[in-house]
Amino acid sequence: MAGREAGSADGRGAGRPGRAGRGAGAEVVPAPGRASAAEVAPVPGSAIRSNEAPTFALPPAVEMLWGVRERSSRGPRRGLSLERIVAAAIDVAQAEGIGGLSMGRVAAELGAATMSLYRYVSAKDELLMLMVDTAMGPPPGPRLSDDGWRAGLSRWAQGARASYQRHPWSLRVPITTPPLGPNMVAWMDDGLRCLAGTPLSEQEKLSSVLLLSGFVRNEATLSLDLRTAASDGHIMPGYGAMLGRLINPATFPSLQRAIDSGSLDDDDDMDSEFDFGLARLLDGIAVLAERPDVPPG
Amino acid sequence: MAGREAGSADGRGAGRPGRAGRGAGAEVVPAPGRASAAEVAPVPGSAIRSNEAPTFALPPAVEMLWGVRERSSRGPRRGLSLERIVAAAIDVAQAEGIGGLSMGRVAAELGAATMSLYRYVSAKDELLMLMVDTAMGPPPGPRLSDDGWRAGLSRWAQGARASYQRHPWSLRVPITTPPLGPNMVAWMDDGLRCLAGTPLSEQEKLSSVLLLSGFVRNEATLSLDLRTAASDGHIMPGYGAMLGRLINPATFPSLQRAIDSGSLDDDDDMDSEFDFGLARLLDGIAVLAERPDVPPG
DNA sequence: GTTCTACTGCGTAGATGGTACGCAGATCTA
DNA sequence: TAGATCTGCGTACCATCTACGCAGTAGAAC
Repeated sequence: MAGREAGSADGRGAGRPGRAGRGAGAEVVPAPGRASAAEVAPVPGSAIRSNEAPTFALPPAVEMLWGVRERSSRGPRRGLSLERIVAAAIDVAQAEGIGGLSMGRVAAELGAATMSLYRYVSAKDELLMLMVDTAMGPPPGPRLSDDGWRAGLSRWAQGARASYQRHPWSLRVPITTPPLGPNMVAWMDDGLRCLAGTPLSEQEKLSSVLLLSGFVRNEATLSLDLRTAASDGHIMPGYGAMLGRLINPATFPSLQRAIDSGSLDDDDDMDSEFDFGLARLLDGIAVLAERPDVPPG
Repeated sequence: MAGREAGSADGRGAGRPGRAGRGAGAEVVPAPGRASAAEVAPVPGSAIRSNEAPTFALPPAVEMLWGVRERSSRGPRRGLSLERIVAAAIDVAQAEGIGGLSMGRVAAELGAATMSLYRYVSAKDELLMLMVDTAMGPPPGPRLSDDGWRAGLSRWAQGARASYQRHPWSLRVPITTPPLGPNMVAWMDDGLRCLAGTPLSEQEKLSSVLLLSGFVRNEATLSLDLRTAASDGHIMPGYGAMLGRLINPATFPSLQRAIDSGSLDDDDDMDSEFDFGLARLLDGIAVLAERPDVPPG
């Protein structure tokens, strides 16, 4: 097993309770398109946890991102900022992969002490979420000339893919919450916008965008894995040949055919793989979008 | 950030070299449908690494799985076996999630010492791969009455989904290599088999199965995430409502429409989500499968 | 049977890394 | 100016992976 750089937080924390909602707060440029702080109903702190009405507590740092939650100006001037921390963390991840990302490493990058970071971020996982949202960047948005849902979604997918390619490490961060960051939410909105003119129901639009987003992420991950494996000089080059030696042609006839056709050894065809999948998906959505029936919505 | 249980090995090993191909070997019931040991060309050890002809070195334990590599019967009788270790590890993962899976924990389960495991598995990652392959189990295989590629692939996808649902932790193991285990390979073959009667080229068949498999995995992961988040009493219940309070309707109009339609709050509709995505994909593949043109293959 | 030796389990120890806790000092409010 | 509040961060503590090497075991070779 060479190519490491896997998931992030191994489930520590099973140990002691921990008071959870500690350090957090930072001056953050409020996300564009947010509801201003005043318009937002106060979010109950995570300390309050009645077991009836489910209270949805955002991670404090995420509230910062959205511009909710001002902080008092008491105390010494802050030496760091959420943005600087996230930026430094992204630098580290970019250079050394998720595996090389440790709180200590990020702190060193900033010339600060490890524990300083915990004034801005309550746990490493939170930092990871912020990093991913930042790395994703804003969605492509509408074109001047609207050229239909298919072209729009295609551009959307290509854009998302490009984002992943620019920040491969973000694919190594497991998704554990629905999209919460401003950028993620903006991407969601943008995808839905592409389908706005179609007869799809809201539910169908949502499902379609979710489907597409999963596809893009998956494809990007696969592509990254291939590249990683290849650059390790490991298994991937000649994967087909290796399988061919392992398997028994009689028992895996279909796979054998694929191997014989050489389809498995065409390296670096992840572009066409992506195009193929995207086309299939859009074709599938088209069946709904171009149906003659009357839509429910 | 409550619900941990994230990735597995954080990228240690960046430290010292390590001699990599150490302890491994076990009596393993050879996988069905394998090429017998005799038929298989010897696989060069990972020590040999000429930089020309790319040598594809399998992890030793995987070679065990395939029935290649006999071990000498010298030395004391072994107290453990790969299978027992993998089974114990799966038990632990099943009960406590990937986050609860440590080599020490597995060893304790077996009444052995931590380091004993390293006689059977060269690293934790290797164990994870074996666990995933085992958990996946064999593919559904052909039905007596062949009812077409669409029904076949549908069954295939449903089966894969069921496997993931039986072993949710397997979704938390990041994929870092192409499918190597006997079960994984069998699933691949089975998917291709479903498409055998269609006019798709080998490349297209392969791409389709890959696409589908990515979809299933993604959908299962999403579903698991939702369930995890919900059972933590966390964000998911009322995600739509929360987003509604965060965003500005004017800036995210499409998303706002989706929220207003209530589509975001329909919990536990991952089944229909899966069905929707699967239908879209199969529709997309159908465009190829039922085209009148002459196939290239 | 005796010796050789590959192989076994596993104790020890090093390294890495997340993060609770609490102190000393800074800055704002009253 | 006193107190409240917040800041950076040093000091542990703990979990975890895994390299190393010892002592003992069981076939093989003679």
